[in-house]
Amino acid sequence: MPELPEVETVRRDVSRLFVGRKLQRLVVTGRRTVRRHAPELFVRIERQELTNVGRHGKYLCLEWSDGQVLVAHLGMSGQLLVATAGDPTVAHTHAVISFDGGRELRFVDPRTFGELFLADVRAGSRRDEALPERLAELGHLGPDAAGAEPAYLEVVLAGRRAPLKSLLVDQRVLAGIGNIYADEICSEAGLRPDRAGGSLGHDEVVSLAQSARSVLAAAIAARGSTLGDQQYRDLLGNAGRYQLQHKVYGRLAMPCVSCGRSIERLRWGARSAFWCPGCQR
DNA sequence: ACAAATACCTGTAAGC
DNA sequence: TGCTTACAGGTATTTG
Repeated sequence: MPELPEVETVRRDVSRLFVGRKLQRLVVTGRRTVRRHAPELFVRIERQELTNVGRHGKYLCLEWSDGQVLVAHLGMSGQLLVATAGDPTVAHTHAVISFDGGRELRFVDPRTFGELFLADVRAGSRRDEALPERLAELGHLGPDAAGAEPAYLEVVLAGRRAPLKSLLVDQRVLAGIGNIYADEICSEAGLRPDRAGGSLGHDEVVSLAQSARSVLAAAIAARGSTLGDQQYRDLLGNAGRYQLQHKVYGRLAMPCVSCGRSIERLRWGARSAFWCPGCQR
């Protein structure tokens, strides 16, 4: 499942391989992948040059020479893959972005939770402004989780009764954290995932912010997590390596690498979390 | 304002 | 073996 570190890995590769290239054509074959507007709208970015690739949370933002922004969200099973024109098309390919020079970016997504859309760039906005301020569709997102600040978290967690993990995966609180990294961040911070958000003391909030930053930075350095289902692959089809450093996620009944106790799974409502009863309180 | 539940979707795995 | 069911979960929307 692509979360912030996986999307950041994709961002860096798209930037490296395609910035400076002109988009020739964007062909949509999956209706659900483009559901916010008519697929024909993409003619607006034909012949535009890719000038920058941004990211906020799990949203990837391809910025073009005339100021338009193409937004991609990979959902649960979405992949962006590099191909050469004429390569065989894999199943569940819903869109193909062709660039000059013959290379393509293909949007492949079996579960179709991902999407692609041309953003509504706010009138008068400048390119040096943050993406949520520039793009109406991203305005609801909280700060990017890779730069989590203790002072901000202290304010947004105050008085909240919801479990800490539920708040961490809430994109309005922090943008970019999903199921895997929420568990790993709680583990790193030594906090039970079912603690009420508002029950954290000052030092615990500081630890949480620091853990968010360090876990996400380490995961980016390892090019993300590729689980057994192989759903996340980078642009060239390579797996990430951060799953080798997971301390709790997916490790049910396995010994904690710190204290040796068995990793457990907590459930509330439709959510669950892996955690270590010896290290987290 | 907040919290919880639900719909969306399909490949995989478990159970009978 | 073949069928049914449960599960995975990010986001938008609805309900309480």
